[in-house]
Amino acid sequence: MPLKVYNSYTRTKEVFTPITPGHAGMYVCGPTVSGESHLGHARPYITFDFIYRYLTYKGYKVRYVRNITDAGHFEEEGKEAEDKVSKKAILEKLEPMELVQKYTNLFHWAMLQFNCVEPSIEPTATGHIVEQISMIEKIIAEGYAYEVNGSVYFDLKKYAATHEYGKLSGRVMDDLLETTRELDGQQEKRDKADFALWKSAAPEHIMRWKSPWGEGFPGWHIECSAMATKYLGAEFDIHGGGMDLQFPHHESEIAQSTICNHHTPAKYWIHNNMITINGKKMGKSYNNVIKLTEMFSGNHPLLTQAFSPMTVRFFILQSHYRSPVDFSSEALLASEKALKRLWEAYEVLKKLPVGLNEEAADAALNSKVVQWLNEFDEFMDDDFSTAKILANMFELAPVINGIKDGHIAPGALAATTLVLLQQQFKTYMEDIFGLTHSTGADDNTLQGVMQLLIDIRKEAKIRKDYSTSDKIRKQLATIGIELKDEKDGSMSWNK
RNA sequence: GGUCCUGUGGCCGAGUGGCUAGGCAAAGCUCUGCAAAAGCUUCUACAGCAGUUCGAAUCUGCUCGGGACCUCCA
Repeated sequence: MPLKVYNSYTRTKEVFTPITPGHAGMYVCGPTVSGESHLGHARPYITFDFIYRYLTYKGYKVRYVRNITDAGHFEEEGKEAEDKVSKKAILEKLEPMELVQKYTNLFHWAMLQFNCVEPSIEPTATGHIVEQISMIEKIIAEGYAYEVNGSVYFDLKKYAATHEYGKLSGRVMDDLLETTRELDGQQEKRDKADFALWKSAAPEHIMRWKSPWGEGFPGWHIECSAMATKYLGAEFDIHGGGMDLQFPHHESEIAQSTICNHHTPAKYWIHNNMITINGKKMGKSYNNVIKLTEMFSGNHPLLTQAFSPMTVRFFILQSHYRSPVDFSSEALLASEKALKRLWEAYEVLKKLPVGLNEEAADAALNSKVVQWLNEFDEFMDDDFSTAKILANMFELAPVINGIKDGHIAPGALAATTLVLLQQQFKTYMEDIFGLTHSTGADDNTLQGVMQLLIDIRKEAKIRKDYSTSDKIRKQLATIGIELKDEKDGSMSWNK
């Protein structure tokens, strides 16, 4: 079954055919490490994480490049050419690179919390100044960029005359000329819409590098083009990022790379939608961000409680990556409970004994189960429809619980079906969706202590000493361990 | 102002022509020392108006509402 992905560039779902058979190259715009990551940032990284995991599952050897933007960009017009990173550094009295390091570490910590697989290469913008400069030189040599007062600009009008500028973001060149607002250095550009490839640095600018045009720093768009080209080649398979980056960032990348490499950079453009809060995009400009640290601690006015990274991850998986998703404490709480239910069913499933029956006693149920399971790959192949797979998992949960409770006869499903059920849940829950759950079962000390408590509680129950048995259960609950009495008289627990 | 997207039951959210999405919440029942969990059952919606069609949440038009981008933004 071929994988189909929605290509923002052509606005259609296309069959994914990699440039090099068996391999897939994917570039995703990474964070600007001038501040702490917030909930909105979580979406692309979790989205491209399951995309990466799925490509791997499909058998592709994937090179996943995600950059760190550690050289800042311009502030508003009117102020001196200031760099976001260096400005903040002065405020916090830190070296720019100290700040960059701090937020990079924090970002990596958050990715670890979300169980995101590390990218194959995580290049930094400051580490690729040389590549960026040589790319700019090539663009100048091609005649599509010009130097003014130590800055270099891309000649958009010339490019648009012979290339499709605006195709990705659905923009018309003439409109851009009309609506582009006044930016710093506007008067030295040939055309208002031209964007900077290299900016001359004002004296107070801390982050600066030598270049053929004087000391300065690279423009915003060139870093991604340079690093993507270096590690993935002139043409690669997938370029990803948030929808809000389509214009001008990705559009400009296409222009630069096309001139420099004589080829449009990415074959498939994949963009995730935004996380909104009360219907508004979560973003710095709206002042409505919930930082990830606040999310995990519950320390924010909009949060009624702390939410674990896995709850957030599940929340994101529950909607399609191209749909906007609205955040609320209520919605997160629903996800938390849903995930718990699913995870418990999965734990039950893992322990379900597989019989030897070749024939399913309940053929109708058996074929339904098989169909639900086969649909996992189908749904994923259809532009990563994670929500539909979860819906199927919730259809399967009562079947799993039913077998355990004895509602459904042990032989209702064929042994092969049960094995498939176990395999698919493991593959999807853990390998593709990247969900994890610490049950404490891997902790031998805890295991021993729990066994002791369970034994004592069992004895108390036999004596009908319910105050003791209730006390054990209640006390454990206060430290986050849930003890359950099973129908057969045994007890189970989880953290 | 321009370009584009969107409006689904109490809440969140799948779904592009015909078949119960799913989750959470709520109600009832079963199980149970109690509890939790689980199981069964109930709740069956597609902003409004008009049109196309044998048939529309799904296509078209209009109206109303929400949003994104056009500027740093995931």
